[in-house]
This record gives sequence, C-alpha cells and structure tokens, in this order.
Amino acid sequence: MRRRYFELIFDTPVKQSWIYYSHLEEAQVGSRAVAEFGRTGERVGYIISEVSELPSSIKSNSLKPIWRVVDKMPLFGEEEIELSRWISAYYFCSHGEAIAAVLPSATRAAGLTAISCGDFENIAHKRLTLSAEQEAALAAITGVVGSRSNSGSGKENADKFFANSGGTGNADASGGGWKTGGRGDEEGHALSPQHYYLYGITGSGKTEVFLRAAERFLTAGMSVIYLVPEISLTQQAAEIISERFGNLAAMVHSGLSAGQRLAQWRRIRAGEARIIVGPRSAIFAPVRKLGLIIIDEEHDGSFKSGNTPRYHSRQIAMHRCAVSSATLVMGSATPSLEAWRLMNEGRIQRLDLTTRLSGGKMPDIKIVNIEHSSSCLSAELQEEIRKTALAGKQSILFLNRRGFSYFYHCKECGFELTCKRCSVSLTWHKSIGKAICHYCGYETVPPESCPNCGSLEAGFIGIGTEMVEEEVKRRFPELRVRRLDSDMIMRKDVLEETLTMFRAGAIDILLGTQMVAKGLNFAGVRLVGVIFADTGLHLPDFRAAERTFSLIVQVAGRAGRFSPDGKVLVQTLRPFDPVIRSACALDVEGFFNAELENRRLQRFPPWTRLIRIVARGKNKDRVVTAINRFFELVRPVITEDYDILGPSECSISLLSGSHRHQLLLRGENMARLHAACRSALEEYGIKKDPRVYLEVDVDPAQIL
DNA sequence: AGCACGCCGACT
DNA sequence: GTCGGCGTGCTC
Repeated sequence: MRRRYFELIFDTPVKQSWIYYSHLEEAQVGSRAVAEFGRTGERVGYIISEVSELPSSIKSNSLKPIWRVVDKMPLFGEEEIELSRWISAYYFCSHGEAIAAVLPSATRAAGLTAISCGDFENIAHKRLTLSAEQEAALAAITGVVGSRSNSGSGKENADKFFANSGGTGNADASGGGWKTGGRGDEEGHALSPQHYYLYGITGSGKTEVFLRAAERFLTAGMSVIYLVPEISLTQQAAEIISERFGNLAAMVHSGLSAGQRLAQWRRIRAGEARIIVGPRSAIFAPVRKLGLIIIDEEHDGSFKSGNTPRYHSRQIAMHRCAVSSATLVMGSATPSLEAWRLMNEGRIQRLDLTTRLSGGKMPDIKIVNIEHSSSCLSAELQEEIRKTALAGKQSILFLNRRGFSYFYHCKECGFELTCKRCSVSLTWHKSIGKAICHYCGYETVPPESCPNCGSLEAGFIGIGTEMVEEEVKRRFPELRVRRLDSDMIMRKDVLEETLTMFRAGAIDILLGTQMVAKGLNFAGVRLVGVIFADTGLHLPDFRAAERTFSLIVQVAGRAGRFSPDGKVLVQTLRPFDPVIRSACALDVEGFFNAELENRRLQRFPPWTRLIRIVARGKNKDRVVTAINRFFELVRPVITEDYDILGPSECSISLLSGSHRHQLLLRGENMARLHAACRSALEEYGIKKDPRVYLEVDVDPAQIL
C-alpha cells in the first residue's frame, strides 16, 4: 500500500489539525486512529480528511505514522465533521474538542443503550383519544410532513435569533437537506416557521402530542430526536417510547459501557434506530433523514453544557433543523424567555394546551409569609403536612438552595440591597467587607441598618437543606422522610430507588432540590411545599426571576396531578414580590410579558446576545492583568451600539483555587459579537499569559 | 490539556 | 551533592 496522508484532530484545546501518514488500508476519513501525539505517547485522533499533497509548511520527514486504525467502519461522516466545525466556530473551542463532544466517547458523551421490546407496527394502537387542542397542535406540527421543499426557510428562522453565527463557519449549511419521500398532503400552509411550541400547563398532554408527531415522521420514513432534561424525565420518557416504538427506539443516557454506546451509535447511523431519546448530548445522534426534533421542557437548564464546548442543545437543534429542513417542536408550561419572545413575534408557532387531563385540576396555591416564623416549616405548612398524611397522601417539600443563597434582607420592611445600575442583588463579600455587583463592578459597604426603614433587623441570611430535613424529622417522627438532592444521588441508584419507593407509597415526604420539581408524576401527591421561594431570586444573575418563576410553577404542577384536591404552600419573606405572586397565581403570561419588558429595559437576553469571557488562574494579579488586556483588545473592535460589561470579579470569585474575573460582550447581533470576540482572542493569543485560562461562553446560561 | 525539558530550594 | 518544585514551550 502506498503512503497516504491524513488530517487528524485530537481532543485538546489546541486549535489545529495535524498530518500523519499511513500505509494502512483501513485508514479512512471518519475513523479514529491511534498515533503518537507530541510527547504524550499513544493517543486517539479523529481522521477528518485525506490530503493528497502536503502543505509546504510541513516537512515530510517530520511526519509520524498512524499506528493503528480503531474503526474498520467509519464512525462519522461529513455531517458530523461539518457539525463539529460549526460548533467549534460558534462556541470558540477547538475542532477536536467539538468532535469529541459529538461522538460517543468513553468519558465525555452520554451513552446509548438499546431498548427493544416488540414491534413498532404492533404497538401503535392502545392510545388515548386526543382532545381537540391536542388534535389541532398535532395537525399544525405534522401538517408540513412531506410538503417541505428544501429551501432555507427554516434556516433563516433559526439564524435570525438563536443560531446566527455568521462568518464563523456556518458557511455551509449547504443543502444538507434531503428530498421528502412524498407523502401526500401538499397543501402546505405557511411553511415559514417550522418551529413550534407546545405551551400548556403541567399535565395537559404534551407528551401524547409529541409521540403522535414522532409517529407521523417515523411513518414517513424520517428520524426523530427527542430531548428530555437530565435525570428525572429520562426514565419516564424512555419507558413510554420504548413501549410505543419498540426496536425503532434508542435510548441515550449516561452510565453505560463504551461498547454499548458504540453499538447504539452504529445502530442509529445505520438507520436501524430512528427515534432517539435522551438528554442534552442526544442532539448529536447521527440519524439519517432527520425529520423532527422534540425538546421537552425546553426551559430546562440541563440543555446547556457546563463543559467545553459549552453548547446549548436548543441551539444545536436549530442548526440541525436548518441544515436538514427538519421541524422543531419544543414544549413547556414555562418557556424560556427566548422562546417566548419568538412566539410573540410569530417566529415560533405557539400551540396552546389549556386543560389538565386525567381528572386533575391545577392545585390551590397559597402564599405563606414566613417573616415571623421561627421554623423553616410554618404553622400552615405543618398543618397541611399533617392533613396530607392523615388522608394517606404524600407531600413534596422543595427547597432550591444553592451554594450561595446569601443576601441582605431587612426583616422589618423587606428591603434588599441591589445594584443601582443593573438592578440585581449585591453579593456580600465578607473578606473585604463590601457588597459587590458582578455585572458592572459596583461596590459598596453594606449599611449597618436598613437604608429604607432604619431597622437593625437587617443583614445577610440563608437557609440550608439539611436543616429542613432535621426539622421535618423532629416534628414528624412518625412519617417516612427521604431527602433527594445532588448529594444524595452521588450513590448510583439512590435516585431510582427513592422514586420507586415514593411511587409505591413507602415514603410520606419527599424533600429535595430541583430534582423533585421536574416532571415527576405521582398520583399520591397532594401537597407541595416550597420551603423558601426567595432563594434563587436574589442571585446576581439576570435570569434569577425567570428561574424562580419556572421552578415554582413546575413544582406546583406536581400536586394534584390526578386528583382535584391538590394543595401548594409557597413560603416566602416577600409575599408581595411580583415574581412570586405571578408564579402562585400561575399567571404565566403576566410574568413573561413583565419580565420581557424588564429585560428590554436592561438590555439583556432575549433582546440582546451575550458572550462571556472568564479569566481564571491561581494568581489573582495575573488574572486581573489578563482580563484587562483582553478588555483593551476587544474595546476597539466593539461598535458603539454594543457594549462590554466589566471587567469585574465573578460572583464565584474563587473556584477550585482559581481566581476568576469576567467580561460580558453584549449586542443584538451574534455574528458581530462573534467577530469582535474572535479578533480579540487572536490578538490575545500572541502574548498570552499561560498561567491564566480564558474561558469563552457563548449565550451563557448563568453568569456567576 | 498533557507532558518533558529546565533551572532554583531542603533533604538522605 | 541529588530530588523535585512548577514555569515554559510544543504537539504533524
């Protein structure tokens, strides 16, 4: 075999590719190859192209050989290479990091496992009759199956707001589409938005519509990707889908062997599995003829990756839909503000589901002022827990307590200390004795007494989860209590076990964080108690109100799902806070429209886009120097209607021993932000301090 | 990110 | 006199 040359990329932050030679016949684009990389010995690289001529910059005697080819059958193709290239440009990571995120790897990606039981054809029947609303929604979503041309209407729509990477490598969405196999309905009404949103209260039957839509696309010979939030919903969705679609389905979730992952990846690539269910990373499923992407609980934070590349599945979904002219359907009772804005503007077609099925009603929600309560369980809440237990029903207690829930509060008048320029809460920095705004750097010495009413009953406070558990156990020794939070599920099956026990009625009170707020449907739940609704509200993050609102509405939805006597108690120090009030009134529209207006006034998403740059390192002075240097570099390339917030210390100023300082680039057009950031990064790279790492987060989900 | 090469402090 | 600190540079 003659000597051939291949371009390889590695999972390293270095933004380059490398040429290797090989005599191996199996060497081919799309396979992984083992080779020596630098002085690191054996490493797995990804073959992304075969090159016929060496670039003049490379001396052929410096080339290294490919030792071994890992995949006899290619693992990926042009689509994956293109997608990873787009990701690397959009999210400012190396191509290698991007492809590693896309492909099933032992360590990084979520795994895949087979679920096959029964046969698609045979199952499709035992189903419920759809309500008129569900029917209408389904018709809208599937009305375009088969009648779509290959045009870019979807692409424009996506680029317009979410995608929009312009000039960064998007170059190509070339017509990766496919011709439809010709199902009849050609009447194709307005094709423009191929993005839909099932907006409906919890328990209004979104899932059934998703499933029917999926079925239509499958029947038409296309593939479907069905995204669900991490952990909670995965299991439920998996069961339903495997039951309904049998061996056409592939489930994606973490904690599986590399072998299983690979097998499923191949099964999907081969077109054997055509409906893929899973969390965030399932968006990369290598399906052919992508027809539909479903994003259930679209508002959920787990769709945004916390590691490089810090992608958002919704963004990737929009891109993939544009490339393949596929349909996107999202759903939630509490959409993200981004989605809400697009719905208002008609760029996403909103489909309403207004009635709760299965005989349940939305629960009675009551706000409880805990201003004078000495316990974290108010008298009212204790009373309801007692009532619920006596009725043989179950309770869920929810406390959204994150690491830094400290805030300055006046017990007298409810005053909170916020930044004058950004209207976000100030964070107490004990070490220097100042309260600081992490958006603009504003800082102040906190007042001894409340600036509003002069009360001395003012200061920084906060509640913890374990405290609640103790309190509950102390007051209700006869009830079976289980705590469910990230600490508890460190051990592998605790989550599953706890949920099973709860479902079986072996637990009376389930106490926990987010985990208990998301998509759990248990018939026995009568009471939901929100221990302290204010927690997330005071985080120095512009999405604080949105998150708080969603959580309350979501957790409230857990009560009385199947019975009419659901009860929700929301404990708060601010019974008149508009966010809490609108959540407790389930006034979704009211909240969203008000919040949209706040964001507009503050120039925050969804009215603007953000790129966040975090400098981190052990040496604080170097970090400050680095972020200042970057600031000086971006300043000239940012045009007047765009702005830069910071540099300022991150809210979490010290993380894993690294000091962190950040900068936010803000503007209406992501393409322009991208361009500015890119040029600054290039300049920065010339003389960068190797002891300071620069993290770039495009469309950050939180900026703490 | 890794990893090796390289030049300055406390140890058998 | 050496072991080892991590600061610096490189990866076809």
